[in-house]
Amino acid sequence: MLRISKLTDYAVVLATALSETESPRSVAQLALGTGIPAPTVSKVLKTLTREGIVVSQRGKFGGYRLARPADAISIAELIVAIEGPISVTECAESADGAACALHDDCGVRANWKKINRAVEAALEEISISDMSGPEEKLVPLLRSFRAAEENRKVVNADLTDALTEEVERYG
Amino acid sequence: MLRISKLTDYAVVLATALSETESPRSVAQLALGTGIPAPTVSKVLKTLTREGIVVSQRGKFGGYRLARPADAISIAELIVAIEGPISVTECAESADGAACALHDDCGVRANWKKINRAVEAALEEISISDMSGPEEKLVPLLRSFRAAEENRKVVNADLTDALTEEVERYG
DNA sequence: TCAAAATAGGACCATGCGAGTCCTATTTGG
DNA sequence: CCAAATAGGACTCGCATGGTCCTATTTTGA
Ligand code: SF4
Ligand code: SF4
Repeated sequence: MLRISKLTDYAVVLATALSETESPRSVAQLALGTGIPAPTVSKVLKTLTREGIVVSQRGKFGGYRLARPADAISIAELIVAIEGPISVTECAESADGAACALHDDCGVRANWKKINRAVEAALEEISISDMSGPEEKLVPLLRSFRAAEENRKVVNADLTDALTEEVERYG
Repeated sequence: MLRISKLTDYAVVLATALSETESPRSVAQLALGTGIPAPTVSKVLKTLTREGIVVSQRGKFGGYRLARPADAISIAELIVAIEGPISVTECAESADGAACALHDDCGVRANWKKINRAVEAALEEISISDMSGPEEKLVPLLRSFRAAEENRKVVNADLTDALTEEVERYG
């Protein structure tokens, strides 16, 4: 789990589709191209229009196109547009303690906040243009991933020691 | 959004609480200490027991304690235990295309998979012991975060050069 | 001027899932 | 045998998500 909503997923698919051409495309065209049902396409794009991520053109030969270059639209932005602010935990969303009953006396809150910001930052690095092309475009993400992989080896080494020690202690 | 479930959040709080002592603590004690309602504490810990993350002791003076050192229990593990496999998109969960109707003809699927693995890897780096203490403990995460921050500047300055260089080096 | 093609804005429902409670059985120690 | 604890589920309640559909508005061109 830890999932984005389906509509958000659709938003990414649609934005990626829109990044392929400059000219506006209608809901019908996009529905045909992506396989997403037309009413749903409409719903998503209306929201993205309100959020200033795509621009709409009414009337004949109208449709939707990206408001900015595909490099300047991040995954994080799309998530925020559809689902609201990125917040892995409840307390990460609202600054005040209204969301969670444990807020005032929670020892892990500060660290969750850091995690939240890290996830947010990572998703801000990924643009629509990164999604459209081959996977090699995901450079920033891959770099972080690799760093994490290397670090895991260190942790695993420590883990092995810890386990043997644990086995000795508890049988 | 992009939120973990509340029960998962509780799992982290409880695991962190358990990491403070070696001796088993009862549901009542933990409920008192954390502020989480006792029935909910019980539910979460029963799940964590099934998943082998904590061990239980029945009868008088029984309770729960961590099955492993706090360094060897990751946030990712807790999420998986409560919510199931980490999957930012539907298609990331099940390998086959059963989950999503667009699966077979989806251009962004491969890239989402990479993102999913990166998030997964990052959360595997963070242990319960990282959560309990001061924020300085979140070293791996901060490392990724810093890398992403630095990379953003590079991307903004000259995306093309960074890409070609990166592809040559790792590709 | 009118009709067609498109989006804008909601209203609407249905269903699944998360959160939380509670009951009964089982284990364990005194 | 009793008391204290967990094990395992069943159960309900509420609400967010997904999805559809209807009507108004804008735009273009015949
Ligand atoms: S305050 Fe603590 S328990 Fe509440 S949402 Fe934040 S991290 Fe979770
Ligand atoms: S296949 Fe494409 S549309 Fe379906 S869940 Fe995966 S990324 Fe989203």
